[in-house]
Amino acid sequence: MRIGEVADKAAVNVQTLRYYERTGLLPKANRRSSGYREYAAETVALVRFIKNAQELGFTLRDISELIALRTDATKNRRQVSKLASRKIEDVERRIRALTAMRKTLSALVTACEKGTSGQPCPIIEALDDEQD
Amino acid sequence: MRIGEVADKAAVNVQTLRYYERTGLLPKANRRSSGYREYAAETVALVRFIKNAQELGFTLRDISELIALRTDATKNRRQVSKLASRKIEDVERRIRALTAMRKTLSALVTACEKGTSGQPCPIIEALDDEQD
DNA sequence: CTTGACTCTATACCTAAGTATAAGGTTTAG
DNA sequence: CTAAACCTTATACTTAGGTATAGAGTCAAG
Repeated sequence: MRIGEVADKAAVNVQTLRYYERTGLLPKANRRSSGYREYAAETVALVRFIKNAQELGFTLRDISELIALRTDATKNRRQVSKLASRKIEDVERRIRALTAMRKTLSALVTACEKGTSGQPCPIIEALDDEQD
Repeated sequence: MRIGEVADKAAVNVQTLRYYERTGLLPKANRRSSGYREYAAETVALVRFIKNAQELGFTLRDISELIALRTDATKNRRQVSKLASRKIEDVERRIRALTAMRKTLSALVTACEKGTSGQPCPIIEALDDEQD
C-alpha cells in the first residue's frame, strides 16, 4: 500500500503518517525504487490504535511505549510484563475517575430534572468527590 | 485568598490561573484596591476539577461546558440536562474504550508470562478489537 | 523604613501534535 | 504521451495549553 491508501483507511492525513515516522512512532517505511513509501496492511490497524489511544488521553510518548511492548514481547518478558502492568494501573485509574465523573453528571441530570426552579443543581459540591 | 495560595492548594502555577482567567475558563477574579486578585475558597475545588477533567482527556473547551452546566443549572433545565446527557455518553464511550484497552493489556501480560520464549505476545491482533 | 516575598501587566517563549505550502519527481488512465 | 493524481523533501505555520521574563507596584516583618 502507498501512503495515501493507509491515510484514507486509518482516517488520518498523509502528513501525519510522515510525522509519525519522523518522530519514531512508526518504523521507517520501506521504499520503492521511486522513493515512495510502501506499507503493509497491518499498518492501518496500528495507526488506528494510535488514534484510539490518543483519544483516551495517552500521549504519543505513552503510545510509543505501548507499541514497544509488542515489539519487545519476545525479548524481556519480565520487563514487558512490568511495563504493561503499570499501563493497566494507569488505565484503571482513568476508568475510576471517569466513573466518578459519570456519577457527578448523572446526579446533575437528576437534580436538574427533579429540582424546583429556585434550587441550583448541586454540582459544585460534587466536584470535590471527584479527585482521585 | 490571593492567587499564590490558590495556586499552591490546587497544585498549579499562578500563571496558569491568570491564563484560565484570560481565556474565560475561570471568571474574572475580584480585585483588592491594590489590584491583587481575591479568590473564594471554592476556586481551589474548581481548579482541581479542571485539572482532573483534563487528565481524563477533556479539552479546556469541554471543561468550559462542564462548568457552564453548573452556572446554567437554574436557568434552562431542559438544555442543561441535554448537554449533561451528551457528556455522560462521551464519558461512557471513554470507559468502554479503556475497558477494551485494559483487556488487551491484560491479555498481553498473560501471554508474556505464560508464553514459550519463541512465541511473540499476540498484541497486534488484539489491537483491531479495540476500536470503539 | 527597608528588605524580601508577594502581586500586577505585557510580551515572549515553549512543547505537543499536527497541517500547509512550495518545488519537484512518479504513476496511471485515456 | 500527456494530464491528473499521486508521491517526495524541506520548511513554515497553527492550535492548545501553558511557562518564563521584564519591569513595576504592594505588603508584612524586623
